[in-house]
Order: sequence, then structure tokens, then C-alpha cells
Amino acid sequence: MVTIKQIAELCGVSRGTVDRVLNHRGNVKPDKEKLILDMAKKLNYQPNPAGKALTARRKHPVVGVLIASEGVRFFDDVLVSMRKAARQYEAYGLKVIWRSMRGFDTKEQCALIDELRPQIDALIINPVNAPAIVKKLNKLIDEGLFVVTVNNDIESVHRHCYVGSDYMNGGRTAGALLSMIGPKSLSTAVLLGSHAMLGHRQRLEGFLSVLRNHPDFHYLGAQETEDDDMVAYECTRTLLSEHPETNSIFVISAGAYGAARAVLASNRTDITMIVFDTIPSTIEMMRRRVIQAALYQHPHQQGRKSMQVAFDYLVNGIPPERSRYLMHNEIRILENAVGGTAKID
Amino acid sequence: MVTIKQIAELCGVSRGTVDRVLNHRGNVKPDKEKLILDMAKKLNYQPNPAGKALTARRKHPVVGVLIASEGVRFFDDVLVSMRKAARQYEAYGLKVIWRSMRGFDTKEQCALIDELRPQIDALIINPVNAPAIVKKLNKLIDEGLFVVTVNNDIESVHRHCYVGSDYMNGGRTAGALLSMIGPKSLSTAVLLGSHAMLGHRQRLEGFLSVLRNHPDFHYLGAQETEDDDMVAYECTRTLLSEHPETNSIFVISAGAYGAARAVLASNRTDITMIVFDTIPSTIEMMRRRVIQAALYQHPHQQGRKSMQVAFDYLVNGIPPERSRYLMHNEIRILENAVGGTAKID
DNA sequence: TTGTACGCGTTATCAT
DNA sequence: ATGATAACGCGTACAA
Repeated sequence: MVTIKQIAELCGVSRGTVDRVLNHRGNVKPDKEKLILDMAKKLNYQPNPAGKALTARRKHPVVGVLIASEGVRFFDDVLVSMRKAARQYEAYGLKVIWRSMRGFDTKEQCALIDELRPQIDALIINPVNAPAIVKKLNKLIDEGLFVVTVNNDIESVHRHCYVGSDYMNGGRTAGALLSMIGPKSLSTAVLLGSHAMLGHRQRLEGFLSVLRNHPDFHYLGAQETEDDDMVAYECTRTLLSEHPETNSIFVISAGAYGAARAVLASNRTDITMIVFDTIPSTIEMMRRRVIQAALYQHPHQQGRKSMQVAFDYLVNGIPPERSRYLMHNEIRILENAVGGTAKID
Repeated sequence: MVTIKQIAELCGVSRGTVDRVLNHRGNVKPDKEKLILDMAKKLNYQPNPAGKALTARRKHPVVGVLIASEGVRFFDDVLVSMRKAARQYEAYGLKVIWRSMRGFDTKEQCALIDELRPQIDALIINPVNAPAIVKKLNKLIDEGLFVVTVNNDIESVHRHCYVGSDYMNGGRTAGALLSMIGPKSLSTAVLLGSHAMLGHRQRLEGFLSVLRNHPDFHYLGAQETEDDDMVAYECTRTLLSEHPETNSIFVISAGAYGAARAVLASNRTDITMIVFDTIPSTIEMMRRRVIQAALYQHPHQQGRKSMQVAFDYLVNGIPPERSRYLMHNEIRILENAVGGTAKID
């Protein structure tokens, strides 16, 4: 609990000098600088976040949030907790500008980034994986913008932090779970949003890597749904008529409701379905015993943590501890998917 | 973002007067008081936590932590995150005094509470469910001590907040899970720490309430293990020799390792085991395919949240939003129990 | 009853 | 290059 003032007294200099040294703002004689640095290290100086937060208010730090959330139920939960965190931080003087979009249109996202850019000090974004976005984000980062990617990452972007799913592990977990709760002999089809989505490919890879060791696994291929329930419905209808031997379906991203409706429409009650996210439509299908299990990727934590990372950086000057915060994949069934338990965030 | 100062200016009074009104410290003319209160409400005044934290330092708030953690691996994780949160909050001037104990001895806990009592402003405790403790805690609460119960609650204690498991739901989830991953015909034995522990009884009740609807469920009774691996081992050995038809075991609290070793020693490979907590010994037994699934009760969240509740109250003067923070029960199998994923807290 | 002034830790600015 | 000072928002002791 050493303060700048104490260090100043011990070194026989003024607070201003200590501050200049600690914030590398120069204009201090080398010997004094060394003395102060040594003293600070020796006494393990840690700035009091309360003091920092108090002064941060003058900087009027602003965070921009840009999520392709419209029509994707999963993001509702992410945003609920992101907003809750934001409300809390606004008491410290943080401002947040919210933007959303529907689908993954590169041009639209570029335009929204451009619109936000002059107003913000940090950006929380669910980036479209496209060269134009990569280029733009890297440029803004070079210019000093603090960037947090949420839910999906782009390796070639030098963002400061990623908060989101552990895709590979999600696929592995789903594979292992299916071999536990599915029939002995598995004839399994996979629905995924798009092969173009890195996360979706990784989940599929994890899934297959586990089931390759299964003694009786028959892979019926992966269909693209564009994360659309109607497409998923059609895919599944076709699948079940062309491959009536199908006894299990793994839905890698959105589209679970469409697939489940198709299973119902086909009068199949012998199919094991594993999907992602415990959104209301999925829980309804759990109630109807169509979907057996869902993998939960902690949307609330994703929202809270991403906002927290931006706050800590802008207001307290604390960079994120890790460059990636990966959510645990949790297995949920009807009994632990809903109700009873109070939300924690 | 209204400040006291701004309200004072708008009301044509001094800062001190506004402060007296807002903190109900009296000595303000009723009409002015009303004016100020109305203005504060109208402008939605929210005190800046940074300012509060800054002044809180002079009060030197102290939190006492008293957990019956020794020898219980589960609490290691709770304490890791509790310590991490404490370290963070210490930068704001919060002090924490740590005490631990082994087992649930009422006298010992009483003595430790007495020892802590004069030094602390808040207490985070894992209370023994005994009349003497109830009486003592209620007395301290009446005297103004802020009390948070962790992991197990006592209804008759008027603690300010409970952070811990949702026991009933944990039992229900385990029951439903067993009927998914277990054999068609279930002959199930239960091991629990003690019938005297409310949480353990609730888990059992939840478990049985689900399985009562199972078409082919045979309940072989519940044995007490005192949360001891050796006792659990003996129980399980006896069980398997007296009831060789046993094909599933539900371990409600500690003792999973002992039970698993007994299953191994009995050369049984056809038994489905569901337990609580993904402690290392359980994960080892998952690797050896003895334990199939564990219910995870978010020990890290329990630690972080309980410390956060105490901090918010002491330093920011914010009482907990809820009187109970119940953890979600997560289903974990080998693939999502360990590794790969970074910890979030 | 009310207002003033100081301290908390940090930062920015101005004067030396 | 360095020191002094004001400001941030809140709590409180003390003076009027």
C-alpha cells in the first residue's frame, strides 16, 4: 500500500517527479530516476485503482461495441451481461456506444467501424473474417485503439485480447458426450454454419477426432446451414429421407431449432441430438425430448469479461492478464439448463 | 454522472448539506432535504465508486475468512479465487484475515470466530450447522457485522448473503444424467457425507425425485461416509459384495476417490459413477474410466463472488443484489473437465 | 442548521 | 529538470 507521496518523501523529491518517472514521461535526471524506480520496486508500488479511476473521468474514455448480433439469440445473453457491466462502469465515467448488425457483411462492418472510429478509445468486436476487416483493424490497433475480439477470433489481427469459446474443446466434448448418451452404433450427421468459419471447422475437427476412436461410428458428413433455421430444417429433412439410418445429429452452431423441427416433422423419436447454446428454443426442444444435450459456452461471462478487459485498460491502465480468455464448454441437459439457479455474473 | 457538487450547485446549498441528506445524517431543514432528495432522484444520482473507495481507505475495512477447508480439496479452488479477488481489493485498502480449520467441530469454530471478531468488519464463513454457531452469528450480525455464508447455508442465520451450491438442482441433474448415461435398468447406491448436512439431504432428495419416474430404478439406499475416502472405500467394498447387482453409484459429496478405488479393487468395470467436483483425484478416475461424470459447482465463482460481495459492501457501501447467489451445476466429463481452456474468474 | 476545508491517490498544468 | 498546485468525487471534522 505504498503511495506516490510516500515514495516522493523517501526519495526527497516531489510527487510530480515520481509521477513523471513512473509514467515514463521523461524530464527527470537519470540518477533520480533510478533512485525512484528502485524505491518503487523495492516497496512494490501498486497504483491505487480508486485514484486512477477518479482521474480517468477527465479523459472521458469511450468504448465502442460492434456485434453481429441481430437475429442470433446467443448474443442476447452476451449483450445482457455486457450491458450490465457497462452500466456498472459508467459510474466510473466510462461511456459505451452500441452498434449491432445482422449477418456477416464485410462492407457493412467496415462502414460501422469507420463510423465508430473517431469517437472511441476501445473497440469490442465480433469480427467478420475477411481481409478488409483484418487490414482495417490492424491499422486502428497501430494507431492506438484497444481492440477486444469476442466470440470469434482472427489470428492475423493483432488484437489485444480475445474473449470467447474454445472451439476445439467444444467439438471434442460433444463427441465424447455423444458416445456416452447416444446409441451403441452411431450414424451421425453434422450441421454447421459455414466451413468458412474457423470456429465451426475447429469444432468439427474436435468432434471427429474423438469419434474416430469409436468402435462403431458412421459419419454421414457435414451440411452447411448458414446459421439459418429454415436451411437447417431443409437439410435435416433431406438428410433423414436420404439417410434414414441416421440416429444422431450434431449441430455445431445456430440452426438447432430448425433441425429439431425437422426431426419432429419426420416422426423420428430415436435420434440423439447434441447442439450448442441453451437458448429458449433449444430448451423447448429439450422439453419435447428432441434435443438431449446442449453445450453452453458461457455467454454471460463472455459479455462481462470483454467489457471488463476494456474498462481495466482504459480506466485503470491495466492490460489484460491473458491474450485469450477461453470459456469452458459446459454440458447441459434439461434439468440443469434452466430455472432454479440465480444468475451470476 | 451527476456529482454531489453539481446537485449542491443546482439546489443552491453547500456540498456538505447534500452529503448529509444523502447519507441520512440529519441536521438539514425538511424543505431543503426534500429539494435535495428530489433533485438527486430526478438526476438519478449515483455515487462514483472511485470516490467512495478512495475515502474507504481511512476506515481500514477488514474481512475475516473462516473456512473448514483443510483436507477438502474442493475448497482449494474456492480459496484460490478468493485470494485472487482479495489481492485485487487490497489495492483499494481492504485487509483480509485468513483462518482455516479441519472438520466441523463446533467448539473450534466458535473459538475462531471469537478470535476474529474484534478485528473484522465482515466475515466470510463456511458455517457449522449447530445451535451455538447460529446463536453466535446472529448476535454478531445484530452488532453490525456483515456476514457472508459460503458453500453451505443455515436458514436460521440472518446472514446478509449466501454464495454457494444449488443442492436440490444438483441432485436432480445427477439423476437425469444417470438415466441418460447409465444402464437401462438401474440398481443404484448413494454415498453421502452425512444426513445431518442439509445440502447433502437436498441433493439426495433431488436425485430420487427424478429417478422415481424412471421405469426401472432400484434404489439400494444411501450410506454415510463422513466425507472420508477410507470410509467411502469400506462402504463401497461392502456394498459391492452384499449387492453385486449394483450397477451405478452416486457420490453426493466428498469420498469419490475412495469409492472409485473400491470399484477398481472389486474388479467391476460395469458401474456408472456420478460424483461431485472435478478435483484431481476425480479426474484421475475419469481417465481410468471408473468415474463417468462429475457435477461442477463453480468453486472459483464461489470464491470470487463471496469476496466481491464483502468488498462492495465495506468499501463501496453497496449491499448485495441478492440474498443468495446460487451456482449453476455443470456436467463435466473427461473431455471438458481439464486442460486446454484458460481459467476465467 | 449550514458552510468550509481537508484528505484520500493520481494526474495535468503552470511556474520556476 | 523540478516543484508546487489544482482538480477529480466523496466523507467528515469543524467552524460559523
